[in-house]
Order: sequence, then C-alpha cells, then structure tokens
Amino acid sequence: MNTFTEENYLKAIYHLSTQHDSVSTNQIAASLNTRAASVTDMLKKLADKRLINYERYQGVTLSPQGEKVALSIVRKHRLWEYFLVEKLNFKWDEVHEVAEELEHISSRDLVDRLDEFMGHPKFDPHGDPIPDKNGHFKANELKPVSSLSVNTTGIISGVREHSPAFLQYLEKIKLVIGKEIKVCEINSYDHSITLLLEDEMLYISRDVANNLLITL
Amino acid sequence: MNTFTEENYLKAIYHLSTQHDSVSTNQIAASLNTRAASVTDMLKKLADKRLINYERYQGVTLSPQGEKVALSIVRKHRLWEYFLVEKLNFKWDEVHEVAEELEHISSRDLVDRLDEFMGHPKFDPHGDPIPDKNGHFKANELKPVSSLSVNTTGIISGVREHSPAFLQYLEKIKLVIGKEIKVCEINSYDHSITLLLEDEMLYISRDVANNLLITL
DNA sequence: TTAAAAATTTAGATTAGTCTAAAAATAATA
DNA sequence: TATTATTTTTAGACTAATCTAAATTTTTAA
Ligand SMILES: [Mn+2]
Ligand SMILES: [Mn+2]
Ligand SMILES: [Mn+2]
Ligand SMILES: [Mn+2]
Repeated sequence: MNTFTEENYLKAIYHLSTQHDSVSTNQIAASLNTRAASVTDMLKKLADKRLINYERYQGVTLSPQGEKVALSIVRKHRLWEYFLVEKLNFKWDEVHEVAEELEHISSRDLVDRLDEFMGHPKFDPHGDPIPDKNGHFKANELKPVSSLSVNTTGIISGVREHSPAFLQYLEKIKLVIGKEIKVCEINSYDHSITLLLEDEMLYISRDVANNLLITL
Repeated sequence: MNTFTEENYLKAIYHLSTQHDSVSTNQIAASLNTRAASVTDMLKKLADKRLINYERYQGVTLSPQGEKVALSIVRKHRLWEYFLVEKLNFKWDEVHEVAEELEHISSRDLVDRLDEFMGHPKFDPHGDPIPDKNGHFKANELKPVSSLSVNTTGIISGVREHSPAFLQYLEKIKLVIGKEIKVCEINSYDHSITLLLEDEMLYISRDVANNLLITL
C-alpha cells in the first residue's frame, strides 16, 4: 500500500493533470504547500514505484497504475463529501477538510458499501463527478457563467473554486447547484453580470461568474 | 493535536488500565506489537505532553487529560463500528480493523453528527459501551458464562475476545448479542457447558464460556 | 541478603518526510 | 547567441517513530 503522503501527491498530480499536459515540480509544491525540494524527493520515490512517469527537469505524468490510485482517492473523497452532506447534514462548504482525512481510509469494502448505501451517486455536493469502482465517470460538459452571452440560460452544475468563503457566498445568494439562471446583462466595462434567478435579479462579479459552472 | 501513534498509545494504556492499576512498558509493547524500547521513547513524549503520569521503571497511568483523549478515540471507534454494522451491513467480525483507521479522523463535528444520525447508540456491536461526547458511559454489569451455576439464565451482552475467528464462531452457532441462554449442565472435568438457546441444546468449551459475557 | 532473572531504559542506527541553501539545468530575453 | 532569470535538483540537516544491542534497575528466589 501507499502512504498517506504518497496518496496526496498522486491526487495533486491527478488534479493538475486535468489542466496541464505535464505537471511541474513547482505546481505540485504550490498545490501541496510544500517546497520544490521535497517534491523532487517524492517524485523519485513515486517513479521507483512506477506510479508516475518522471525524468529530471521534464515534469511528470501519472502512469496507468498511478492514475488508478489517484482515481480511487478522488472517488473516496467525493463519496464521503456526498455522505456528509446527504446523511449527516453538513453544509457544502464544511465537508472538504473532513473528506481530506476520510479519503485515506483504506478499506475497499467500506467505500463500495458506502456507495451502495447512498444509491451510487454520480456527483458530489460541488457538482464534481464521482468515479465508479472501476474509476470510470462521465463528466458533465461544464462552462463558466462568464462564457455565456446575453439571454442564454443554464443550470448551475458546479464550481471551479472550492473555498468555504466562495461556497458560503453562493449559498447566501441562493446560487446553488440545480438552479436555473438566465443572463440578462453583461457589463462591458468590468464583465460583471446581471442574471435572473427564480424571478429575482441578481448581480455577480466577473470573478464569481468565472468560478461558477453551468450546463446548458 | 496528537499524532495517530500517540492516540494509539493512549488507547492501549486506557484499555490496559481497565484490567491493571498501573500499566507496564512490556504490556504496552505487547498490545501494540512493538518493542519495549520504542514504548519507553513514546512514554517520555506523552509524559512531556502531560497525557500520562510516568516515572522510569514505575509504569504509567493516564492523566485526566490523557484519559479524555483516550475516551474520545474509544468513542469514535465504537460509534464507527456501530455505523458499519447498522448502516453498511458489515458483520460484527469485519468492523474492527476498519474502525482502527476511522477512529483517528479528527473532526469533532463528524463524530457528534454521526452519533446523532444513529440515534445515540449506547453499545457497539460487541456489547461494549459507547462513551457520550463528555466521555461518560454506564457499563453493563457483565459476567462470563463460565461463572454461572447450573439452571441460571442470562442474556448474551458482550465478548471478552474480539478476534474474527471467535466472533464468526459465535455467529455460526447463533450465540449472538441479545439472546437468552440457560445453563443446563457443567462438565466438572473440563468445565465445558451445555446450555439451552431457543429450545436447542448447545455445547460450548470452557474457553468460549470464559470469553462470552452475559447480564442477568 | 545476595545472585540470577526479568523488566526497563539508554545508546546508536534507520526510514519517511520535510526543510534551507547551494548547484545545475532549462527557459527567457537582450 | 550570450547573458540573465527561473526552475529544478542535490547536499546536508532535522523530527517522528521505529529497531537492535547493551546497560541499568527492579524483582524473584535461592
Ligand atoms: Mn473536496
Ligand atoms: Mn467536492
Ligand atoms: Mn473494535
Ligand atoms: Mn467493538
């Protein structure tokens, strides 16, 4: 088995890989709040274990084996988040830190039974897809609200930013997953947006619009 | 906060303390499958943190602070075991190892909400009492079946031995928690016992009788 | 009450993960 | 292309938890 730390590195590499082709030492260091030198050490170890493809100075990618491990961590993380919200009445901004711990519980049986218990949910509380036991999932086709043009509608389906502050803000203005919105006006100066949400007009900044994802 | 390892030491000392007044280095080493030298190192650290009372060569006891921590670990362990059996359909012999990991999840909120979700259970699947959030619990007055005399009855309420092999055996012969038994005959040669369980006669060894606990 | 046995502690290493500072390689740019 | 800036790696050190082997203390029992 892999250590806690190894799992966190693999997960970080996995997440960074969804945005960049190859992942750099510095990117990993930033995402794990650690130092580049520590990352290099760990990359050597993960390469020895055939979990990543790594050549000095060239960045890394996950090996098929490493991706499998990463996906199992992501699966656990998202299933636990779903459990916390749906069964234990946590708020969506309260679950991430707890799931960061729960995702390392090793029992395969546990996660599969948990999945069963909850009826095989497909998305976590933030709209992120939950891989099945084979690591498969279908991602929604998501676009930031900021990419919509005036008079188009969409359904809130995910977030790009997971900080409690952002999630709490969305909750406060009732911009939560599942709601339909319509873009009414785009301010051409600062790209802020006025939208229609359940018969109410709502004003959001460009920043918010960038981090809020919808399906058409 | 305390590390996993520190928590495991405190828990081990707690359990050993229920049987002996003061706990020895070797007892801890045996219970944690580690070496006496390692235990000594850890005892120094725990003493520095005021979690135990320790004087070289004299054995240890938990400080009030240390007992509080130990009880919170025990609470989490037993609540998770209950959850696994009652909600996820684990068997009572399958939960201990998983709970050994889950007991270290730190979120206070999580364990309290889990407790709430399950309706504040008082006993875990093995009949062990679950401390409440203040560390309080009332233990049943338990006696081994081997201490009963002929023609007395009792309700199976706990086990002294938690190995999967023992638990599976009990399950197989349907000697599970909640059932009423009556002692019919005690073999004076080997102290094996014949008892009545739901109109069926059942024969158990002295060893089993010693590790099976009842309330009157 | 002393000698042997058992328990415990100390000394010195090892491994995982981390760090800072310095060196080396790569990328950017003049 | 040559120089500078940035990124990455190496070197060397530190902490937590562990180990074996040796020394010390306590216990047992002759
Ligand atoms: Mn999360
Ligand atoms: Mn999430
Ligand atoms: Mn247990
Ligand atoms: Mn138990």
